[in-house]
Amino acid sequence: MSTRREAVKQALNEASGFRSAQDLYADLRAEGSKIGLTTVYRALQALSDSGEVDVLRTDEGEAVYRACASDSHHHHLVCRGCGRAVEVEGPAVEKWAEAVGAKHGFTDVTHTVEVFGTCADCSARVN
Amino acid sequence: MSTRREAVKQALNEASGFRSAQDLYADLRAEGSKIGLTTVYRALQALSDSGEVDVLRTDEGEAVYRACASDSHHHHLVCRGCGRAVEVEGPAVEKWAEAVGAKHGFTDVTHTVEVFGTCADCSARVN
DNA sequence: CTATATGCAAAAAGTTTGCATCTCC
DNA sequence: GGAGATGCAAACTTTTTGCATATAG
Repeated sequence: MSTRREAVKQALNEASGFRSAQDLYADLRAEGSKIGLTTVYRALQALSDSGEVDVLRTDEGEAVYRACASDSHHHHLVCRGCGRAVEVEGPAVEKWAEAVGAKHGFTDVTHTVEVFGTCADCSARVN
Repeated sequence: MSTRREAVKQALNEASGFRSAQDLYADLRAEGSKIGLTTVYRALQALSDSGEVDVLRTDEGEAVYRACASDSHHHHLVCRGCGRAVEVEGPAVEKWAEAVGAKHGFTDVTHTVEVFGTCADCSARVN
């Protein structure tokens, strides 16, 4: 793994929530790195291909990435305010998705589940 | 509601699955309409603002729309092959999402859930 | 020396906006 | 005539690609 790719991964590890490629690029430049935006995109693609980071799409269509602690299948509880994300598991959801797919004759069933909310800190900040 | 907007909504009603703005534009042009792409985008925005259609993002970041039969909260089982979508409900999922959010001190909890698979028809087509 | 990594600029792809025209009341 | 609808072209945003240079082993 190249130095640049490590830098991107570290920047992702330091963030507690989902970050876009542009966010990470800004983070890295802010701390003095001379990395290019293209390299950030390429590093993120490599990292997501190898399963080292999780990717999802915002409602605006931007791809956001996160270095997750868990290797196994999990979902996220994401704060709308600060972007902080908590990894959560939902056995009931997994079973439900599988059952729904089977019931309608679908095979190779997968699913995406994300939970959004306002975390306690952000909630306090507003009030 | 203008004629163009009705045309877009009808095109959406005729489709059984999620369609992108570009798809709908192509559909309408194919059937002889002289509608412009801009108008399709504006119609879709209006329709989704008024809650008449559901929107979601593909993994490629494209926005796709669907005219849903149900007004109430529901999710989709979408075929990876043909895009056909079935509206499904998951009380267990709703409760789980709510509980997960509460457990971590999150408020205003919402969630997105989509189930993907290959429908029986598409499965047969490949084999 | 050869393969890979990097970065800049340009290209794609999807979506939005500026603006002039057209339509309906 | 005036408000909203429409369409074209241009602008924008995010992401990818071409290509030449730099770096690693």
